[in-house]
Amino acid sequence: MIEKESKKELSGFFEDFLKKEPIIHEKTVLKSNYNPDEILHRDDQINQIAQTLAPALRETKPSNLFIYGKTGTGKTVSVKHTTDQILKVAEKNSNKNLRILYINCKLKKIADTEYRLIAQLARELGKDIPVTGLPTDEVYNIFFAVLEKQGVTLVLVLDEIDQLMKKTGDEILYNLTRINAELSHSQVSIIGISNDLVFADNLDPRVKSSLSEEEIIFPPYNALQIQDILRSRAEKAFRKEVLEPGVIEKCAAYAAREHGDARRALELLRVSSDLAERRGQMKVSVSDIDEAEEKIERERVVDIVIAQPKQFQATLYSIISVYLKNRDMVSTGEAYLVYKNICSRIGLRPLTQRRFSDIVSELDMLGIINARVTSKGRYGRTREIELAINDTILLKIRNILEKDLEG
DNA sequence: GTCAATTCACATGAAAGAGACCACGGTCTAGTG
DNA sequence: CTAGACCGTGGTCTCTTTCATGTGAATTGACGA
Repeated sequence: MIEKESKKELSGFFEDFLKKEPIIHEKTVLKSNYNPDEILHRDDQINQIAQTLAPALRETKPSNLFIYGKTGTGKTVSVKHTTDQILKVAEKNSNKNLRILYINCKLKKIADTEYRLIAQLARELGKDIPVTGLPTDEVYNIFFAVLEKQGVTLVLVLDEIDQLMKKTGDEILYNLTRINAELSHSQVSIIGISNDLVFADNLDPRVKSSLSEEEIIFPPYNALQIQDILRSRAEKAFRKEVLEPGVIEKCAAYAAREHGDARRALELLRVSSDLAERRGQMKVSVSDIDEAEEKIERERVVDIVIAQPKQFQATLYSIISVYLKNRDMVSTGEAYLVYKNICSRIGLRPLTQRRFSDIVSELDMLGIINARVTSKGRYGRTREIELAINDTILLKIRNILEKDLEG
């Protein structure tokens, strides 16, 4: 009976699906890796990048460039856009000696350590380097040799460079900035892109001065600018009149609230139109956006949590347990006690408190919890841990963890 | 009441170990002509 | 004779432990008004 019902519904569903015209007709436009032809509200920055890079066309070394700006302010897009253009021009004038390497330092297993970064660079230049097994300076030598042999002007774009520095220190940058002294046929200049505005302050002053010969700051977009961006993308992505009035404004407002993150705005728009389409609506309404936001957040957290190693999950689980019990700030000590219990229950070797403490701050960085150190005077010093996720998601996470840990 | 010393409960740093990977070169083995 | 299997060595990377040191303010206790 029930089955019959659902079968009928299912075929009906497919029929309806076919009859309907899709809301979205060009989905990729809304994806974050889409490369638009024109970049709005970034003319100044693009011009600056272009001016800095232009000497490369005459085979003189461009100044090193440092770009700051929060996520979703168009840094990567602008740089890619500019470098694409300059490459085109170089090609047209048959200048074969300009090479641009774009590397995202955050990518695990590719460029998140000194060895891997240099190895990756050498690989991009066409030299095969083993994933591991060679001494780091050997890799440097190989890289130098290739570079010297090819005799090129190399522009190295290091995206999310702050991540790399945080993990490995600034030695790489020091070595890279010094490269030119050792090369006679090639030259290298570096474009560093960082989300972290104060990042350069912790850098070795020598590195800092040579790296930031030029600096560009990408300010956050304001709500109006985000609206413009959304509109231009929406025009390509949707059929006419699909978006109810106010939708774009609301997406923009949400994103502007989060330090003007255009990427986020686009994601909101994409997910809410997805939801609307799946539900068979003909239009995207304002209320879809709220739902989209909830969905994005939920998926983000769930994805992060299930990708964590066991120890992290156990840590998080213990924090959640304590939090749900007394609905208050959790201290490291409390959580650690519970954690040890959980470990013995599920047969996991408990880590030391030292490590536990590190895991807590790593969870903090992932944005699942908020932890800040406070001193309670006579009663010591600890992290006060709060969950950074709302209760519905929290319970869901707890269930997932419970299953994962028992299993 | 004031002020410096004390004290708590961890935070934070540094160094080093364990174990997983991996490349490389040398040696051994089995298959081939 | 040679290709491939099989070591041992030396390297990186990640996660972790051990040992040491740091730290911010409530509390304490001495001191002087």
